[in-house]
Amino acid sequence: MTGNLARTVATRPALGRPAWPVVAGGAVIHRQARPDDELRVLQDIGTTISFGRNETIFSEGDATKYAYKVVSGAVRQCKLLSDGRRQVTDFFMPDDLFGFTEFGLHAFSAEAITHVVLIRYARSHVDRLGDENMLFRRKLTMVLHERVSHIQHHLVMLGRQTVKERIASFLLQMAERNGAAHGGCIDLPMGRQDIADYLALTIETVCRSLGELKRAGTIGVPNTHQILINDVDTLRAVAEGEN
Amino acid sequence: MTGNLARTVATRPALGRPAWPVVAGGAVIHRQARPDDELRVLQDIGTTISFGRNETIFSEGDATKYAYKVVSGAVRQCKLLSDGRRQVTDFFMPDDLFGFTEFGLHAFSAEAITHVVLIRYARSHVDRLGDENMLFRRKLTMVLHERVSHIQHHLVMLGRQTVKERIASFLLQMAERNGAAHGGCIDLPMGRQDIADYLALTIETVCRSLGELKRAGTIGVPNTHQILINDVDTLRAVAEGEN
DNA sequence: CGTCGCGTTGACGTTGATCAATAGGCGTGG
DNA sequence: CCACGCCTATTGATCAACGTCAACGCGACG
Repeated sequence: MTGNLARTVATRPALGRPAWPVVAGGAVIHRQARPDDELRVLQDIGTTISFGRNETIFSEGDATKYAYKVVSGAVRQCKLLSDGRRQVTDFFMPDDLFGFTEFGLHAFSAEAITHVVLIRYARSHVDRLGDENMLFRRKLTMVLHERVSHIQHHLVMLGRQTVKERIASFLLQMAERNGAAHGGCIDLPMGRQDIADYLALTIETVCRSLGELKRAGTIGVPNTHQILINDVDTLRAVAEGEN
Repeated sequence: MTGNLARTVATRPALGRPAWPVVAGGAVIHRQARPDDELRVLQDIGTTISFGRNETIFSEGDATKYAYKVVSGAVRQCKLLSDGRRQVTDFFMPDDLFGFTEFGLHAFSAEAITHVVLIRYARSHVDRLGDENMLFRRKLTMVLHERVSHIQHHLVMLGRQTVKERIASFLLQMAERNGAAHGGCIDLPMGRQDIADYLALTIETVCRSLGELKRAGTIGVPNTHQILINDVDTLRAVAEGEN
């Protein structure tokens, strides 16, 4: 899972003296509410920025000038094939970091799923911090390792799990991110098509599988963007392939 | 499956003056032939070790005590599901680094595809180097970023490419690693089952697809472990989905 | 009230998996 | 050297999971 840090809430206007230059353009300086971890050194170098639903944050091929942190809302990272096929490679939720690519150009695009508030960091500043501050650097390395781990897990899902297993795994993953790991109600900011493209399925197959789980009583679907987990154990069993 | 029947192969006696402490226990110091990059600082802290075909280098759940570099031969990294389904997540070839996981336990296992010679580094030494040496640290970070990039590409393959596209992409990928990016003959150290598990297919489907490409004249198959690329352009077209 | 976007459900077709039989390479032992 | 057995690869026939196509529902919005 990507970046399990403390929940950052709303951002305030600039109060402090930035330790590093702020990016140009009348941008608002971001101060974090609870600078209680290795990332607190980032607090003075980011600017708050927001996007509306379905707006593009960056596209495949754009220069990797910035890195981002989600404050609120949700982001999808995806790859578009020439003929329109789409693979969503990740969802980013509050406190997740993304866009930390080392190469000159982004290989994927990032789009706002909902209205989303981000903090944007200039790569040059992040790199400088990484060289100067060991704790921060270790944190970044850890984030990278988490990404590798998460993507590899995703890879196994797509490669070797059945539809039902993927859906169940996905719901459990979302539950964990919602702090509902032991059951309860989870919010799904993304629509069915996004889920389908994340799990490499069609939207119809996603619907049918959710329908099955619902009919079995394992989950409830109060509305399109909420899932009620009635039976975590069964869901776990389904995710592990106990049909 | 924790049997690490590591046959340590004969290595040269120590010649150099290690800049950092050598791992304990009569381990043989490794000297690299061409210390021409940021990794040269590793040259004095590794021990050479080798494995026979299909031997396990480390298993899922093992402590991440070491990291490795391939000298010769090939390694597969894979995940085994409870019911025997297998996903190969990566192949490692000469000069590739692997096993650099940040967490306490390996999430995947690594097995020798052929007889393989590795250099093994104690994680504690690698970490120390990372803290002390900026160039080395940057190299490690770069390696991590490359891994992320590579796995994401793999993810898209599995999620949104057809069988033929996957096979063609795989061959092109191997060609590049063989330095045969513009055509020619490539060596495939792995068997059909490994390819199938890498591409999330069955062995039969891999055979049939290779057969098709062969019948179309795009490739030649002199023997199981060699592929002749007759027409790179067509292969690229197939990989991009031009049916 | 009509349209639009999204989700859901049903009927049908295709792709790739499964099951099964055959072929080929390689090492071992006669 | 050949014969045998083992393991892997190849090819064919059939099947089922999931995708495709199509129709309909439903809430939001003008």
